[in-house]
Amino acid sequence: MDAVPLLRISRPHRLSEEVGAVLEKHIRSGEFGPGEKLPAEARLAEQFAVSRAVVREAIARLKADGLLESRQGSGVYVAQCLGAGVFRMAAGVRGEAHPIEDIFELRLIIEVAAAERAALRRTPADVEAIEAALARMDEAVALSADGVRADDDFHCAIASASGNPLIGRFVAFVSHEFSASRAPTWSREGIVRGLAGAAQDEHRAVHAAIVAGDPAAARRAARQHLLRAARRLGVVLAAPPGARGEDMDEETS
Amino acid sequence: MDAVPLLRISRPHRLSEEVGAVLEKHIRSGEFGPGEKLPAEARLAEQFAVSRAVVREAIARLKADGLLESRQGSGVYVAQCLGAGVFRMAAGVRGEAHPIEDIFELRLIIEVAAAERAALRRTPADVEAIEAALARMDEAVALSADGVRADDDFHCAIASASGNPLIGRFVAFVSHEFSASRAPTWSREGIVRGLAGAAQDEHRAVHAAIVAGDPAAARRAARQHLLRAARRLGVVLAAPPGARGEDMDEETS
DNA sequence: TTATATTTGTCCGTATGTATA
DNA sequence: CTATACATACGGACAAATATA
Repeated sequence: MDAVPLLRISRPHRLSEEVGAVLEKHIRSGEFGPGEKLPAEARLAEQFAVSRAVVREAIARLKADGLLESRQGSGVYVAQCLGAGVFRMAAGVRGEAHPIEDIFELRLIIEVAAAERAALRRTPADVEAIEAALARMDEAVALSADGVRADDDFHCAIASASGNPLIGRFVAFVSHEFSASRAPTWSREGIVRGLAGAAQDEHRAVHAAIVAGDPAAARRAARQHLLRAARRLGVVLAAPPGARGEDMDEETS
Repeated sequence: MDAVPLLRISRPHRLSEEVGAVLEKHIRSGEFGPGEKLPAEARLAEQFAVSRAVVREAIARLKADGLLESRQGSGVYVAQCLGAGVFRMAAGVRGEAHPIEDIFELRLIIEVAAAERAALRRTPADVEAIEAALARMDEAVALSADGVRADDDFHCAIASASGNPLIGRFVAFVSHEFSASRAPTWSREGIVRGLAGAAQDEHRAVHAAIVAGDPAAARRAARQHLLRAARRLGVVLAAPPGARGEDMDEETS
């Protein structure tokens, strides 16, 4: 019976998010330069016509994003280096998403390198985790169940086996951004059409190379898996590097 | 005149940060599973012996980090995928920093690939930006001034020339985390000792390869620059991949 | 469908510790 | 040292959305 909530233009849902978005815009546009002091919370509150609690929550988010710093008794200041220490897929909170090709290329770069290093440094525990994910995907294929989660875990386990926690965490980060697009492979139709089975064959090749401790084979297997996964998804990678065999890295210094 | 506030949680500086750190620990340890509902704000407030505003600010930070979601009238819930969309160098706010070797290895992986793609896809504007940074570093060497910023910009310009905005933004992110450790090269002693000059020679090699459109040469030059930069900093990379020439990527399918 | 309780979102007022002039 | 400005923290209160009976 209430009137339609159309008139709340600047109020999608969260007031603090609105304030935060406006402040972020002002900061990124340089209106508030690095190191510069923001107006007092009370000032901002009356300027935005909201309470100080709302302003404080907006500031809390921007502090978490590394855009602001607050010093008690002094004020709130813009960070010298915006967003240091934080990397977001979508630049702004409401930023546009990156095209799937770009995400895929980044995955290719980092995961191929991760597989190579996993072949060199894997521990028995790493191999165990990789094989556990592999087994769960086998189950998923047999039962026509969802194997996206296990697929994610497989790639993350390999990255973790690289021995570099940063690589492990970054692959986990990128992998999740990608997992939605990986769903078709594990849909019932995907499994019936043999997409999941093909992916499993490629997974096994990567696993074998890592267990064998062959970094070159691990690179090839990981690369082939990702390229074929791209084809299964209909993703065309711009100017596939290495296509003409120029992906050699080192001439022994 | 009041009694000492000993019974509170440890109170180094920010109360909301303390609460946020404790909550984050509980979430990441799985004590609060994905999708699970947290106790009400009022409940948490009395449990931590703080006001609700403090709890709300802590929750605001965790929401910004993608660990929590709040629904008005319902409650606060743990995100299904923790930290989706956000990558931090230091996992928690109080998390330990990653060793310089790990950061360096990730840089090596991503920047070598970026240089290769820059050689394939660079635009005239990209080349302009790269050369501008190069010129500013020349100035810095001549004047014994600080060239860290220009050095940062050089690497970021190359990554941007890769044509993949994701790579550009990620290199900018990693590069900044690293720039502090790069300072010695551009200190007055570093310049006098010729460290900066050596780095410039390597920079020029990368630039030449990119301008020439030679991806393999770009890879080699970028790799050599980063490896030598590591040696200048005294960083030893564990099991340098490609040292035995096994970094080939593709056998043309 | 209606009514009620719960919970988050928002606002106000106040007190305290800190930094700065 | 004093005074002012400010962030931090506390408590109470109501509105709005949700969940439940």
